[in-house]
Amino acid sequence: MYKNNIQKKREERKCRILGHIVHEYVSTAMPISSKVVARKMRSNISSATVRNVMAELEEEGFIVQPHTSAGRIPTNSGYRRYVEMIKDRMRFEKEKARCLAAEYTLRIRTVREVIERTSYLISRELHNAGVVMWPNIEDCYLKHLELVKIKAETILAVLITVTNDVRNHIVRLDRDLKKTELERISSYINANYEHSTFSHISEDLRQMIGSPPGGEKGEILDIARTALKVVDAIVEENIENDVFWEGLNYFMQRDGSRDLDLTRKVLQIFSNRDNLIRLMREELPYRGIRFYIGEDSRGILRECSLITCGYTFHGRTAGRIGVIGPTRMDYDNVLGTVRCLSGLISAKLEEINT
Amino acid sequence: MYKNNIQKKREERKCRILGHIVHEYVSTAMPISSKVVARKMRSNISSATVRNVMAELEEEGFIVQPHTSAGRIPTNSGYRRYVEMIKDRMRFEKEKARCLAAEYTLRIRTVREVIERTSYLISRELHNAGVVMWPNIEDCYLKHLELVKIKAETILAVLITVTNDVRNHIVRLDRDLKKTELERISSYINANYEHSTFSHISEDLRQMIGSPPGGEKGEILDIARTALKVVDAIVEENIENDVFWEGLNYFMQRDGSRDLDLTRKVLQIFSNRDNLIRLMREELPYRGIRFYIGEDSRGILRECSLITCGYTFHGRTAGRIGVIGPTRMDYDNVLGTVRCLSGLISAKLEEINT
DNA sequence: ATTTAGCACTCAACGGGAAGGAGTGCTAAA
DNA sequence: TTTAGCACTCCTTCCCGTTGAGTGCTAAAT
Repeated sequence: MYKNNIQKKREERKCRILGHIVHEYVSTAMPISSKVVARKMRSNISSATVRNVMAELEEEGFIVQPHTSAGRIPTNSGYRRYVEMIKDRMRFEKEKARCLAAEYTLRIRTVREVIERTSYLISRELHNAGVVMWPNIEDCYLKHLELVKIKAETILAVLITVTNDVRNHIVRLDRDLKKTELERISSYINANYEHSTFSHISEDLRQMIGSPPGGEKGEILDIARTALKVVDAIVEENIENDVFWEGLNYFMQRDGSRDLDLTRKVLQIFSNRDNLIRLMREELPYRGIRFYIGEDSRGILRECSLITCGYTFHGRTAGRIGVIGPTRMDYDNVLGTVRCLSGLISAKLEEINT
Repeated sequence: MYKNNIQKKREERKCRILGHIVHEYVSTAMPISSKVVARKMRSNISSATVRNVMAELEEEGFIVQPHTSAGRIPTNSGYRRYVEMIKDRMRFEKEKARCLAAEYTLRIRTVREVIERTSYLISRELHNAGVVMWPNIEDCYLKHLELVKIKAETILAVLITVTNDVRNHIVRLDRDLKKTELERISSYINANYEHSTFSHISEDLRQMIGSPPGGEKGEILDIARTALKVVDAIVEENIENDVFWEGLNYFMQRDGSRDLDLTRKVLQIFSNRDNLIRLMREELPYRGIRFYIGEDSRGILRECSLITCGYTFHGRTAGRIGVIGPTRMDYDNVLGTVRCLSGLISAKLEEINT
């Protein structure tokens, strides 16, 4: 028991040392020496001791030295370990949070504006590229739906939400609908479901078809059945490629960014955005913070990091916001900011939808 | 007269020398020596003579040497002079043109797809950032118009074109319209002007109001009058911010791009796109090639070049395509490619609109 | 009046030491 | 288990001489 306690203390110190290395390296971009770490530790500890611990950390793969007789820099798994450490016991300055909140007060009415603003704030605050997913289509409050026939079995659904956002989807159906049928469906939905969410519409239609109220005519049931198909198809095909991003210039402006190779890599990520979107969509169910540092299962993010956080709408996770940048980034600030903005975007979405 | 002729020949030779310097510098990125130029000139000419001419060119501000005892590199005005020279006597390889044309054959149905493809091709072919403006709204063939009230005096116009593109504009009017009025206007337009362009609708409405046919009721005239206001407002507010671009990664991948500062500058341009859009819009009336090299009236493009070329729809200049990159770019290829693509995009737009 | 060969001059680029110094690993003592 | 001391490594910096490409100028050639 006593021995266990000592072990624990040692482990704790090791983490603190790793933390200092990460922290220091993030701000200086130079290998960190044992002396510097020793000075940073509040407990009086000699550099020699730190060196011993560092040797362990190196063996465990959390840090490396670029060459003999140089200080240490964190490896990717070192970063990961660090983020795992700080993820939960994280505090974000009240003052900063207030400032961010103030950015959402003025002149933001549409979802698009919320997204643009958030993306801008991410990049401005973190000097990296910001990414924001559109909210799930199911949660949109419908104001008006227009169905336009494109060709056999394919229609274009244009939906206007109560926040005056316009979203359009191409929808493939399993059978052909005439123009008049489309009109009937859209006016049925518009008449009965203004200010409803898609998930509610779908549910309601399904229920109605299942147990039709007494007086309902067969014709209406027929419309409802087709309408349900269309609505479901719209939700189904919501592989919304509209991920909004901004901040490549901020990414460049960061002081230390004289690394061309790195820049190239980030741009590469941006250019095949489809992969990135897929990655983020897969994480959609998780509400909290998720991160990839230096690598991911598919190798999209080699040498870069992606930190995302879900945001909610009506209590459900509706989308994600995130930041992309080099592995060497200020994770404390990133986590705090992303989490804070996630809360703000959620709140703002509720607000404009009332 | 004879003397004049000799003068002319000298001038011509000077231009050829400038041309070789530009050409060579573009491909090697190193200062060009008199010896290299002398070798490139088909007439047997000594490097000493070239040196003399170079001294003149330097005095005229077309070339500079980075330091004494280095070769010469073109200045911005040197580039401009060069482009001015080659702009008109330009030939583009037939084979290349055919390859580009082939890129437009498959699976391109909507205007959006045309734009995306063009932008992609610009960046792929020229290894620089491609920019494509949306066609003027006046020239769109309307398939369906939907008007949604946002707030007093403000409506959202969602228009679906025959190419199944969806475009939406927020339109401010000088008076408030009720929801029923909006419906009446949109159904009037939809009923009478399917497959018409906006400019035609506007013109037709104007004419009808001016000299109403005998049997027309006052109510219809009233609708027409309001409809005209709406249509004009839609066209008016067509400060279409949707400029499509692509190819930042291509921009990076270019072999010689180890210049971080330059990259930063191009990204900066991209990030305040509004200015760039304004610049391009002002040039809209010009059908042919326009170029800014190294600087422009507003200082948006410092150290970068923008070469644009108008494309047409129904004989009118409808938009512009362009390429952005460092001043040191292969202008021969740029001019040829941009002009070629301008023709192709014009043709494709006609094609998909029939 | 041009053009050209020849020559002296300039200056970036390259490379090889030498000096300096930061940082480590190891060892032996606390 | 921690720490002081020390030898060792090797990156960084600076200096300096060499090299060579390229120029400008001058005088001869066309």
